Amino acid sequence: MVSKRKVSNPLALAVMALLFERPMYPYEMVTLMRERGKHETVRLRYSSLYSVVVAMEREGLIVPRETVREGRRPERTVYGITDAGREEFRTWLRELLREPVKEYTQFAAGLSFLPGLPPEEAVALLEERVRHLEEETGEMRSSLEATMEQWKLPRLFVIESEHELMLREAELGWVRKLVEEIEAGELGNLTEWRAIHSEQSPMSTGKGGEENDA
Amino acid sequence: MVSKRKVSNPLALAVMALLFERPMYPYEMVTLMRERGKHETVRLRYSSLYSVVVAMEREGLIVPRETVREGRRPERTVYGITDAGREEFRTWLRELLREPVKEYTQFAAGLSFLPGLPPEEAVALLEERVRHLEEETGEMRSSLEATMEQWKLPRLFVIESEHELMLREAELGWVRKLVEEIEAGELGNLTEWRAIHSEQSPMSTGKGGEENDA
DNA sequence: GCATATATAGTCATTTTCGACTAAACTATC
DNA sequence: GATAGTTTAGTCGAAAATGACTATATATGC
Repeated sequence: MVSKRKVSNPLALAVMALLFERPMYPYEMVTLMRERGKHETVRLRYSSLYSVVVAMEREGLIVPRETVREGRRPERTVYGITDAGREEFRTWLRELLREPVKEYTQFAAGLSFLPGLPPEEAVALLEERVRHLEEETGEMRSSLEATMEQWKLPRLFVIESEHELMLREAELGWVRKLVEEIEAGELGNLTEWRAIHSEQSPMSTGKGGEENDA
Repeated sequence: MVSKRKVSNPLALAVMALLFERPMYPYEMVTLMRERGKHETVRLRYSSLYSVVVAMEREGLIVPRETVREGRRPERTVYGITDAGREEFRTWLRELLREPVKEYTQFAAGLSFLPGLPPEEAVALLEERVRHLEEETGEMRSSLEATMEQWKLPRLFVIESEHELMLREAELGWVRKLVEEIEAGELGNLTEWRAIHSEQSPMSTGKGGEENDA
């Protein structure tokens, strides 16, 4: 039962979480999210934030408290959360934790068309990926440790980073194994795979009875 | 070097892969993608497909070959791939396989605000998630085996499903462990965590010197 | 032989998202 | 004290994505 949210951009969840603490204006939210590293898990663009805020006001999740102007700078609208907003925050959060949702990743899209490149090239590219992933996971691990050390944060407040790291490491192991399996011909006969690329169609499914018309 | 693609929706990659085989009209692409299970890895909506196709024609990746009309049904425009399209397909695919890209998932967003619920509730929700994931991975595994058996496909053509399954299983193991760690108080002191919810602000970072201003 | 459901083949208006831009204030430097 | 760079605080228009809708053809049950 994934109910349709009135404002579905996860940024809205972050906005509510922040306003739960105290009222603030949008730019301040950006600063806080960055400080706390939440922009690593919730896609944050200025332009999206401002439209999300407008939508949230329209839906009664937040409400403008005051508009202050300092000097000749643009006005800053300070927003507060409403009871509806607090309720929406909890409901949404529960749903996110309880129900796995299907996500579409770039890498999976790439894998879907793996036969579109000859096996030798696929292997070379995947080996490059392994190198990237090794570097990336190394950096993630040390930056995670550094952050926790610096701010004396309990794991509770950075658990999403551990999650991300785990996913990357799982991918790393899997890709390493994939490379070996390709080389061993365990994904499919390498000669057949290569043959796809000496013909016209690089994607026919092996069973392909498809002809080329005109 | 993730170059900006003129048409960035991964559906465009699928379109090129299909047109590599033979010219066809959009609705036919949908049918084929479904048959081959590619709609599980590339988000497929009719409306998106048609706008992607228009954009691809504009960018010279594909070209209309003919418009046929059968009976009083709407016209069907048959598209073919161009040389630029073939080149773009290979370049894009290489990039997808070579370079890991940052992805934002719903679950990670949820985890980011885990302190927003009391520990007992978090545990209950995550346990529900575990049950869902067990069911899901079970189904994925058997449907994968069924598909391969039915069509006699080599793994090469369904490797993206193995990838998805691996990610789900990694998540499953991680969430199981997370539940235990929460209960053991290893994410942070449970009394402090509970205390967040008897006060006003459910997200203060433990260090919180933030005051409530009227 | 008629009603109902499903498959075929899309269109369109609205919403969402983003990249590029603006513009004042403050900071450092020579 | 001129100027160059950064931070603060957003706006705006264009592109992308989607949900809802249309309309014919064919199959199915009774």
